[in-house]
Amino acid sequence: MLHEEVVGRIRAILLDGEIPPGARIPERELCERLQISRTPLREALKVLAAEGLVQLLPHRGSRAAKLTDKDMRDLFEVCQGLEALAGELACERISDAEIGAIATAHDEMVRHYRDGDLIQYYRGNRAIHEAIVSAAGNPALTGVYASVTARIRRARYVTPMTPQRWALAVKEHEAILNALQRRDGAGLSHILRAHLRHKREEVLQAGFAETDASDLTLRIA
Amino acid sequence: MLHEEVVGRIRAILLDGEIPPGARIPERELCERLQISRTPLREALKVLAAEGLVQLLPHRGSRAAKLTDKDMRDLFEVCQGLEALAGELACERISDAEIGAIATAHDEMVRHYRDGDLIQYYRGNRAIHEAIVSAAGNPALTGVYASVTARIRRARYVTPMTPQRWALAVKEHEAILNALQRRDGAGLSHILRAHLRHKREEVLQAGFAETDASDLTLRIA
DNA sequence: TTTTACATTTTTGAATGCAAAATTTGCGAT
DNA sequence: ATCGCAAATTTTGCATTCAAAAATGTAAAA
Repeated sequence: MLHEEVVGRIRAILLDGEIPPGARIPERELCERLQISRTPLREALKVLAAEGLVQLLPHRGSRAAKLTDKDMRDLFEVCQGLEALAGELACERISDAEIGAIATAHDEMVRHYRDGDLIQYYRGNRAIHEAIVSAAGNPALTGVYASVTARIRRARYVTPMTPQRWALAVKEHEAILNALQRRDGAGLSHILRAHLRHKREEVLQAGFAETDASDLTLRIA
Repeated sequence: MLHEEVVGRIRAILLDGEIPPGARIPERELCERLQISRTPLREALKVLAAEGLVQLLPHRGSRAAKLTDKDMRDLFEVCQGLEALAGELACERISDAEIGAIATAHDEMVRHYRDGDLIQYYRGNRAIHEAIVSAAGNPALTGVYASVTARIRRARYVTPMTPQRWALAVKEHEAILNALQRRDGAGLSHILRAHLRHKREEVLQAGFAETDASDLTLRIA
């Protein structure tokens, strides 16, 4: 299925920041690069627009969605609510095996933290949150969560992190794992809300919305 | 913008149940009816597929999404989480004017309840929940909520309602309005979760997934 | 020199055409 | 009469083409 493939590839291009937020998406160029015609490309762009990753301007083409400060805050709030819900549901349904897998991922993430490897830490962090959402056993929730996090992802990866905040995040993750193991839904929901709130503060403090991806890649490096 | 228009019209057709869940969507026919070619129609179908209203089967065309029992339960859970989040946020941000508007809508809804007008009652009910979401002042949340509720909508409107449940729902709504007026975020969140849980039980009890829209219209009438 | 009007080019949006896949139809064998 | 298989038709997916709108460039006038 060409169309699905195309959506995935363009999404990856956008999430990698290869086309920075606010930049025009050159149809012609992408067609050549992906070796497809404009029809499936345009279909893919409309799907991505529905997902919120692309802005469509009438007769003026499409742009990589540029999120304002407020947009980021809003998305984080939704993300927070979804993760809290996922945590509660997960506590009711999660299996011992799933808890074990999350514990393993947690240990790995802590290892990356000790190594000071921020990129790998973020990867592990994301894996844990996705595992919790997955453990909720609710595909509709998983889908909505994926859509919301996709829009935030770039910002989340590039926020500069102070040692204090990083240490706090790790501590919170320990509490999250603990609540999961105790299957304490209400407690987990509470922790997840606090966790997200702290993450949100990071992002806003970084003033992400004023920058664009070209800066961000530099910041990562 | 032809494409936007088309998405809206097909969405309306699907939400009206004119094309029942699980039924094939005849491209050719819709093209003639909307007086457009296949290109914009197919773009619209892909957008609706991304929204979850349409299922795309490779080389087999598109169908109006048919939700299983589990799908419905899942969507209700997400809806519940989103409304709870919206309630909490609304309590922080809602203006007196907005509370007044919701109170008015509430009174109107209660009037329809007293008249035994289920259809109008549902309409008012939906307006209140949408107003709360709107009062959260979070467009991202509003968008996600709209997408999720669109998928549930048909089921929500057609569930048979016992007098007991109906009375309970009205009581809960009074508690909701009360918590809003007190700006009691935690309390509102709690009530909304209970409210949704009750609604969910109705839907599941009705065994919606086993029916299709042609039955449902009869049930309404 | 700057500005505005106009022509050219580019790009977008939609229609049509074409090849591949699936469904339906018809025919023959059991 | 029914089942199986193959040809024909329909339908899907993508490429190409065409028309309209916007961007660009140029030239003339102030």
